[in-house]
Amino acid sequence: MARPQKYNQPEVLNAASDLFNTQGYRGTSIEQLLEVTHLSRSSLYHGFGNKEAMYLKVMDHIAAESAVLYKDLANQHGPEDFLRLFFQCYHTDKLARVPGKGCLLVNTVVELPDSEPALVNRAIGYLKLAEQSLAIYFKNAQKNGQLGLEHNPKSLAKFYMNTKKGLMVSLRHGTALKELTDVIETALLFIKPENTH
Amino acid sequence: MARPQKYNQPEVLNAASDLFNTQGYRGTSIEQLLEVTHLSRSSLYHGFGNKEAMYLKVMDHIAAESAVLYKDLANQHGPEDFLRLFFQCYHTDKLARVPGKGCLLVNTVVELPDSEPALVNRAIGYLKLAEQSLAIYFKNAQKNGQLGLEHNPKSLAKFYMNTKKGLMVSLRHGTALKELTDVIETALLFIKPENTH
DNA sequence: AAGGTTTTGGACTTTGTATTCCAAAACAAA
DNA sequence: TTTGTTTTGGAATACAAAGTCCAAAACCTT
Repeated sequence: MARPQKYNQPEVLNAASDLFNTQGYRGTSIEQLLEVTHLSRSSLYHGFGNKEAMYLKVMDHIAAESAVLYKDLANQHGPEDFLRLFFQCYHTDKLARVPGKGCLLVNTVVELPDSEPALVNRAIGYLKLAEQSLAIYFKNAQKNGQLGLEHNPKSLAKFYMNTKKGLMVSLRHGTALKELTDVIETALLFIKPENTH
Repeated sequence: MARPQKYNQPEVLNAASDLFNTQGYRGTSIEQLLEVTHLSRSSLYHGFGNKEAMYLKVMDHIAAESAVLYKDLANQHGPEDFLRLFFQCYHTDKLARVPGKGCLLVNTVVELPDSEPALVNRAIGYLKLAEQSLAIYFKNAQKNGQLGLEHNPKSLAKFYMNTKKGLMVSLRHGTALKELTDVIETALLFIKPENTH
């Protein structure tokens, strides 16, 4: 019909995601978003609504990206390696284009209190989804004989999601990767075949 | 010499702590601090400097309170009970006057990025201190025969501090206590005598 | 090439927030 | 009671940030 958009939506969302991830929702101004996205004020408000709506789109965007990576990992690895990669993806993979700043979902639920329920609820939803996916993975692993039947898949999923959240906090405040690896290896002792619970 | 202060410093710090804990540093305005502390603007700035300095004082205050509680727990309980109480104190004890809002230190390192180094560094310092205290506890527990010698006190301290951070995140986004307890019990399996690592 | 629709640039408005400042009030000491 | 010092109230300042709006530019369609 008419003039096409000059900008590329996924690129804009990536840039915005990095900035939000680094500085937080409240710590990021529209001015800064305009800088990193190379959008004009009008384009941003016309194309995304407002700051809150943009943040929602950013969360949807990274959740979709994460889901793809997650499925790859789940299909290609047994429990131990899968969890190791699941834990490490935030400081090794493309998931963290801005290394050392943790996970946008965890940052969101911690930074934003009840005054921003839409953002928090969206983040909580994705975190729950991740936990459910983990539980399903563990159930399948038990069927395949890769995981001992003494474990409870749901409890295990809760526990490892909790470990992940802790790692995201530690990562954000600058803990050395060596120490994170230590935590990861300790947590993985749980599901090693030689141990019984 | 002259007119004495009308307000009580610890009470003011408690009120400010609750508000910061609930809403975050950036989400809390001076106006709101004046309300909950019943201070006048002049008194706040005269007595505490500014918002940043007040937040530092609040962190020092709650760290001191936590240290007292921590020592009590450490002196009176063996590893399993001690850890259970250590984990639970944020939703059962007076440490959390505002229940369900997590831990101010964890909230601080997640909410505030590099733009507020003074606040973040103070929080990191206290978190490291807590980890060191845990490691010392575990070392002593090994001497007393309350903890198996197969464990590495430092690694165990890192792991359980990580678990604690994860719990503080989950707590903040409204996870049911029952689920938190599940995570705690899973994490405690590590140090139960019947299991070997 | 021309028309019509959408994007875009930039100025403007509004709101909220941290901080300063001065004078008046309160109180201890003499 | 008077003096001197400190706290306190409230107005004023300075600044940043979210969001609006209108006219001009871009470009697909015909």
